[in-house]
Amino acid sequence: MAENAEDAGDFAGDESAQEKQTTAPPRNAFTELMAPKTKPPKPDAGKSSRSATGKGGKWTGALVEYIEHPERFPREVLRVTPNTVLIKDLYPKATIHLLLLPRDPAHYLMNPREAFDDVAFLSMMRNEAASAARIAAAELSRQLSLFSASSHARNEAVDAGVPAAELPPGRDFLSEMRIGVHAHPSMDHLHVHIFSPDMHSDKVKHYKHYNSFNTPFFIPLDDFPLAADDERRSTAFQNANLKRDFVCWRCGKVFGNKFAELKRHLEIEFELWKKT
Amino acid sequence: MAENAEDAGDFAGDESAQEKQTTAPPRNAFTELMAPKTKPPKPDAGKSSRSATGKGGKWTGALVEYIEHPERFPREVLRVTPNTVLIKDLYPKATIHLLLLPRDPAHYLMNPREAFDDVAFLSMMRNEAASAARIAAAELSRQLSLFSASSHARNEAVDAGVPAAELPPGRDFLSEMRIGVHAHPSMDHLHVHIFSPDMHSDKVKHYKHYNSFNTPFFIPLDDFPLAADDERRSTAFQNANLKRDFVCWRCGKVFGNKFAELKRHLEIEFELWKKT
DNA sequence: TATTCCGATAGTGAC
DNA sequence: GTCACTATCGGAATGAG
Repeated sequence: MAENAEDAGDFAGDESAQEKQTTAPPRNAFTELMAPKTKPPKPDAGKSSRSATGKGGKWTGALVEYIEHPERFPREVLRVTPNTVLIKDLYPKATIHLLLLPRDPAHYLMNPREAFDDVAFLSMMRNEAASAARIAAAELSRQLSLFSASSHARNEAVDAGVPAAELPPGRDFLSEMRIGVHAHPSMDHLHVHIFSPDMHSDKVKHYKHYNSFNTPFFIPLDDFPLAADDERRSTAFQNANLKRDFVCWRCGKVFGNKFAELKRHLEIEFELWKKT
Repeated sequence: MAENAEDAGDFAGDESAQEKQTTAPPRNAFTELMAPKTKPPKPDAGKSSRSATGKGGKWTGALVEYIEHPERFPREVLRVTPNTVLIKDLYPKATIHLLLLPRDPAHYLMNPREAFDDVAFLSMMRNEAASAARIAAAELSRQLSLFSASSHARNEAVDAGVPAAELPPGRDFLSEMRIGVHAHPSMDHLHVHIFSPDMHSDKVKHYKHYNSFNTPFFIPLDDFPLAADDERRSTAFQNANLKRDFVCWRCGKVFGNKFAELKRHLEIEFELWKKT
């Protein structure tokens, strides 16, 4: 994944703005849309993390810019706390796709497996990810609840003036949110994905985009710390996961290596999923 | 190769017209250009050669139409004799690319190796191919001699009114013509390729298009009959030939599997070759 | 397992 | 080794005053 943040969005007026610790003005949909388009950060623009991993191109270090200079990316950064920065993925692979970045240099270049052996760090990240998921769910609700059958009763009750305490529950978007990491990230800096499960995005262009989120290559944050013999530690296992036959996240249909067919199917599933 | 004939051309006024045995009117460049565009024959349009080889698609039998009904393809058929039909390849892989088809049903579905074990048949085909090559060379001369340095002296002498008997020799296009067959043709009916060596054609789109003419997969008619132990009889050898690294037909430069690079190089070589 | 561009490779359908 | 179309698969560059 690109793991950079850009693109216009409408995360506004929720807890993210309330908790932000930057000097940026209060955010709302209007200021979001009016804000100048920022470019993705140039990796190693400063002096930090040069050749952090030796993996080759400088692009692998691009996320550090959001960590060190969140104020430079007002359109992408949704929330800054003493421990983390929450951003929108520059190339979202689902309707909602956020990244949670720890700010501590002692952790942010570690592999997630090792980093999450530190239970205090893991606990902190789980708490921050839970907040991020609430932000994500609120935005997903804003985008989809009008299409949602399970929100329909609540919508009608709201329109009818039913008191809040008596409103029927709407669709539980929060429970659908997925939270976790890639087994072998290609971006240097530790990042937790928070995303809706739909994989409905024109940024899903390659088979790895799909399988990195829909096989055991994706490791839920709840699964850490991994047992010593967890097969997800195996590089061979994870390389094989990326090459697996595609399986629809929603209905389980298998598509072999027919990526184009999978994409067409995801369109259909998205429409059905929206309406649930 | 497609081995069908189509496309406008200017083979006219030479021996092909003189020897034609059809009822078509005399052909010249003007009537060629004015003639209605004919479509490639529909394979098995008649009742002949149905499932001739069992290889699958009917398209493999398309050449029989030219053999049985040459009069239906006035734009493609250059010459008809009692023994052969000469046509322009529908998808020429070089500046000049003709196909010579034997008319005898006792031979025309044979593999070239077996067919050319019949020395009388081989001798006939060599004679007919020699005539075809003269037609091809005449057309190539018509197209290229104005660009040719070795024809320049002759061109100037012609312009100066030098008698024909005293003209200096022009470029020997005939000696450059290539005559032979594919080791494993994909069209059912025996066909001899007569073509200029340049491989300069937008129909050269796939690596097999190039290597089928520029490796031992291409067997010169002069090499028949093949010795019993000739390696060109080996299927494994010929499959490997199609996958060989590309080698420039003119300068010998090797291009690995870089087909696009080869194509760009062929453009340059064509310009140099034209000027020789 | 960043994206993007280019290009090589593979499967199919053609009436 | 027919073509033409679609798609899959594979490597290389990627910034920039």
